[in-house]
Order: sequence, then C-alpha cells, then structure tokens
Amino acid sequence: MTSHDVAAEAGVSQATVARVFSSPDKVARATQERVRGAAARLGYVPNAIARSLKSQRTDIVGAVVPAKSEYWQDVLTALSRRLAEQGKQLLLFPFADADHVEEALDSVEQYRLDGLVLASSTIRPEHLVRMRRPGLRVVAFNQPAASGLLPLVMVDNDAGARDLAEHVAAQGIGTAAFVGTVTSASTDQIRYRGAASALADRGIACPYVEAGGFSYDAGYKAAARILDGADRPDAVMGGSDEVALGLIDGLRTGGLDVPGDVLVTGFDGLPQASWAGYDLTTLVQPIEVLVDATLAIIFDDAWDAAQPERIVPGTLREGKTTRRGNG
Amino acid sequence: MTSHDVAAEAGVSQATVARVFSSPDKVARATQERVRGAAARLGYVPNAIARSLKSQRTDIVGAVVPAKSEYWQDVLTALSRRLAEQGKQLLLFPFADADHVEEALDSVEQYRLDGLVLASSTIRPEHLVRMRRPGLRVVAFNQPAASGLLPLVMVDNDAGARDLAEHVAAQGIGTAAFVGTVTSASTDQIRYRGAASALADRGIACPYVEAGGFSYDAGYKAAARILDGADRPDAVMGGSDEVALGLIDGLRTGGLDVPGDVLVTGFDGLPQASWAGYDLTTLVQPIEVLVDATLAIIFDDAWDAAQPERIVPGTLREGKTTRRGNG
DNA sequence: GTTGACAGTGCATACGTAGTTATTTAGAGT
DNA sequence: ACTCTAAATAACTACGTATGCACTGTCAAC
Repeated sequence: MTSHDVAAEAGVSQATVARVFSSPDKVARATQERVRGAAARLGYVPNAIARSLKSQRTDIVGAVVPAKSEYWQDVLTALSRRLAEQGKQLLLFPFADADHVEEALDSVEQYRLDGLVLASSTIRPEHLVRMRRPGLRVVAFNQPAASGLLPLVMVDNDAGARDLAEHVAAQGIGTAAFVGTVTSASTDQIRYRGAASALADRGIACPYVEAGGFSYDAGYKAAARILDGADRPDAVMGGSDEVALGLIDGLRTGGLDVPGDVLVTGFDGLPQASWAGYDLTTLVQPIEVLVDATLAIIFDDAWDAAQPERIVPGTLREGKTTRRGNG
Repeated sequence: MTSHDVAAEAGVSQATVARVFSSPDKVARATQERVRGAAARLGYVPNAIARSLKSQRTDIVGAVVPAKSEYWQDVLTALSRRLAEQGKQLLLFPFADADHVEEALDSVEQYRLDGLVLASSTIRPEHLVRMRRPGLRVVAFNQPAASGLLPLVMVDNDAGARDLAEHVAAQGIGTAAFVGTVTSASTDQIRYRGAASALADRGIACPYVEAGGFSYDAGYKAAARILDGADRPDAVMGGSDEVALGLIDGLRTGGLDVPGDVLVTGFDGLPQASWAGYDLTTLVQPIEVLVDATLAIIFDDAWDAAQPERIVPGTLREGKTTRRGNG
C-alpha cells in the first residue's frame, strides 16, 4: 500500500498524493478530498521511513539515559509527551553503565536523529567532546561537566543546594553531613560545594560521604555508615531524592527519628518525595521547563550559533523531614 | 558520507561496502579490511533509515504505554535493555489517557515497526481488534482483555490474587476489602475476582472499592473512604503496588497502624514496594520472563500460527505489611 | 485580445542502502 | 593449455517518498 496505489485509486499522480499528506495547502480542496477518500478506502498510511530518507528529517529525538533511575524516568515521561505533541517520537538509548555509552552513540548515528538528549552526569568529558559530530544536535541535560563542550540545559544546582543548606541551617542545627551519589558525577560535586559553602558561612562543617550509587539502596547503606560514625550529624543532605529516601529509611531502621533526631533533605523533586510516608524537603526541578528549553535548543533554526547554556532555577519544597516541631 | 564515498575511497563498488556491513562473510578478508579502513577514515556509519527502507525491517520495536506509571516504566526498562542486546531499538508511544490511544497507533503504522508491544489494561476490545493489521506484529502485554484477539503475554493474575488472598486469610483476618484501580482495567477485574473467590472459600467477604486511578494518589484518597466506612476491614488488598503504597500512607495518616490495625497487600512487585518504609507484601511479576516471552513471540519465524498465549506465574513476596506479630 | 500572474498538477529524479543478476578472477582438474 | 567451478566483486535496480521543474488552465489587468 503506497502512495502510488492511492494515486491510481484517486486518479491523480503520486506527487499529488504525497503533497496531500505533507503540504496539503498546495492541493485543491476537491482533489484533497478525493485523495483522502482513496487513502482511507485502501488503508494507506504514509511511510515514515521513506519520508525520512527523502526529507533528511526523522522527526525522532533520541535520549541516552541510565537504565535505572527514577529521576530520569520522570524526565523521559515529560520529554516524550512534549515530543508527541509536536508529532515527533522519542527513541531510547538506555545504558547500564558508563562504559556502554559509546555503543549507544554509535546506534544514534545510524538513525540520523533530529536531536539527541544526553542525560547522564557520569559521562566523561572526553566522551562529551567526541559527541560533537556534524549533523547531530546534541544537548546535555543536567550535566554540568558539559559546560563549554556542548549546549547545556540544567537546573541551578549550586543555588538549589545553597537554598536547601540555608533552610536546614535555619532550623538551628549544629552539625551536618552531605551524602552524595558518586563523586564522579558532576552534579554531585556542584551540589556538595554549594551546600558546604552555604553551611560554612554559618560556621557549620559538612563532611562528604559517598553513597556509591544513585539508588535508594545506596542511600540506605550510607545511613548505616553515618549511624556507625563517631559524631552523628544533626542534618543529612542527600545528593538526590532517591538517595535521601534510602537515607531516611536507613536512619529510621537504625532507630533514629526523622526529623526528630536528624533532619534530611533531598534533591530533584521526585513524586515519591512527596509521599506522605516521607514528605521530604527537597529542591524541585522544573522538569517541564528544562525539557522545553532542551527541545527549543534542538529545534532552533540557528543551531550553529554559540553553545547555548540554560540554567533554570529550582524550587525549594519544604516537607516534614526538616520540621523540628514534631517528633 | 555514504557507502558510495567509502567505495570510492577504498577502490571498490558500493555493493561491496554494503556487504561489508551487512553480510561480511561474503567479502574477502583483505577487501573487508580495506573497506573498514576507508570507512573509519571518512567517519562513515551505515544509514539505518535507508537500510530499513530497502530491507523492509526497521529493527525497532514500539511500545504503546500509559505516560505515567511506575510499573510500565520498569517493564520498559527491561524491554529496552533486552532489545539493545539484540541490536534493536525501542520506540515509545506514550498516551495520556485511553482516548489518545488511537493517535498513538496511527503513528505506529507510519513507522513500519518490526513489532509492537501493547501495554495498557485500559485499551478497549474494539481498539484491540482494530490493531490486527497485516504486516504488524502486535503482542498484548498484561492485558487479559486481549485474550483470543491478539497474541498475549501476562502474569497469572488470577493465581497471584488467590495466593495473596490465601496468605492474608492465613493471618487470621475476619473482613477484607479490595481496592482496585479502575473497574474498566481488565487486570483489575481478574485480580479482584481471584482474591474475592479465594477469600469467599474461607468465608470472608471482600467488597470492591474503586480507587479511580493507577496512582499513589488514588490509593491515598481511597484510604480515606475506607476509614470513613462503617466497618473497617482487617485487611486491604490493593489492585496494584502503587495504589497499595498510597493506601498504606493514607491509612497511617488516618491514624491506623499498618500492619497492626490493618494488613495491606499490593500487586506487581515494584522496587518501591521493597523499601523499608513500606516493605509491602505483594505479588512480584517476573518482568524479565514476561519481556522475553513477548520478544520471542514477536520475532518468531512462524508468526502466522495460532495466537499464542503465555501466562507466567508470579511470586509471592512476603513483607511486613501482612505480619501481625509486631505493631 | 493579449499578457502576466498564479494556483494546481504531473513528470522525473534523488535520498542511501540491499539484494539480484551478471561479470570477472582464481584455482583445480584433466 | 583448456575447461569447469566457485568465489569475489561490479552493475543495476527497487524500496516509498518529497520536491524542483515544467506544463496547463483560470482569471484579472491593461
């Protein structure tokens, strides 16, 4: 079932059929109806593959993302919804570990995608540079390390971490600790420095603890290390919501009360952070805004201009994990 | 950068270049190295679009899924990982509500996918039938309503619900309630009937309460209705883990102790169900097995054979939400 | 009545590859 | 030295669409 078949059925040329489906305003209304009728009768649907080959546009955007992460799943949901609204599709290139990123990129190149969202804070700079290939519109998403190397969209990690730190400090704590994900993650470094610096301004020390992963489990296990430590901090700042949720459960399992004994904060604004069982104080990322900014860059006509860098502020969400009043 | 350019560089014909990348065993080793060298020098990567057009195979599998659902995100992760292992890609067609499923399907047809995973328990049978189109290999995933209409892979919802019900009954409860997602979901109906029937065998009544959604929020709100109800059940069975987690928090917010006052069960086996804060008793779906079965059907050479139906047993996971011993 | 503008349509071609058929080359057998 | 066969490669075409170009017909302007 091709445009030729429809053309024969409708008594027009293949070119006219093609125009009906791609630039209808160039076809007389009467002809258009005849063609659409024939198409409906034959069950014709334009072939996106052929269209892509000819037009050199796939209407598909790729996303290179870690296979397992709550945060990224939220981002992908928003991304694919927005793309669907524009009649475009999202093609996923998930990777298990950082070593497999290159393979994903090779796949990407084969598909001649309209754009690519690079979503992982663990891709090394040398790989980021390798990604600047002609004809491929790559945008780094929440990946500070890409600054200056690729167009970049991210939440203001530094300001967000400071906001959280100041909020925690305002609760009157004496000591704190920051439980990061993995030190090689560029977001992790910025968030820690921001928080530590803001706390230092108020005379509060803030040692860094590495959870060793981005997951709930990593946070849960890190809690044990904090419990074992010599001096228990009054507040624990998680490098991400997932880690923070693990921390909360780990601390509670260890017999501590959150927020009674320890305050906890997160970062990201996952739906789960709002769950009544946790009600985590966190920095909510404006995912819709970030996604829109990303697509705006990809589909900007003036792509070749200097690398754009969009840094969007997040919003502090105050939950009960930093509310000292109750127990 | 096309195979022609590489051919010129390597001093061979375009056909030879194509063979090097698609059926290397048909090319002499020496020639192969010369071609690969030239390709590397020019940065040539085969164009998947053109390949698909010519070969009539896209190496892409589509998935029609609800835009927001923890469960489906887990399934998609497994699916895309397995596909990646086979050098194939996953193309997402998320839909916000059931009314938008048709639009997604129209997109699907344009892409001439190798296969399609239909993942939503709310697609109506008339739509399911409409989906049986020549040249498209559709498999319904966890969608009992598709039985007899499409090839089908699902967990044994009935047996799982019975297992859960029997486990709960064994804790010595007197009354129970089932909080389903939405009545129109075909999984919901089966799970309820299975649970209710198993409980009835033990003389325990089990009224149905509709949460009105698949989310945590829906479960949370349903908890309020149960608390307001005349006689509080000893156990509440959630139609899904997400709903069950909302139920737990809703019940706890209402002042009840879970499992002290009320036992709670879920269904699916989400990672969050294992979080220490909940430790939910649930039926764990063997997602890897389900995914493998799905792909096996799609890529089966003998597709045209009678509609296969794979029903895979789940595993009961016993958490502390049904452990009466402690408070 | 002639000219020009312009909307509408058909023709032909190209997008980059895979596979089919034809041709060349090398090697073995007599 | 000659044929025969198999392997390797080249030439060619088709996949289904979009689009530049050429052509026709209609209508308004002079």
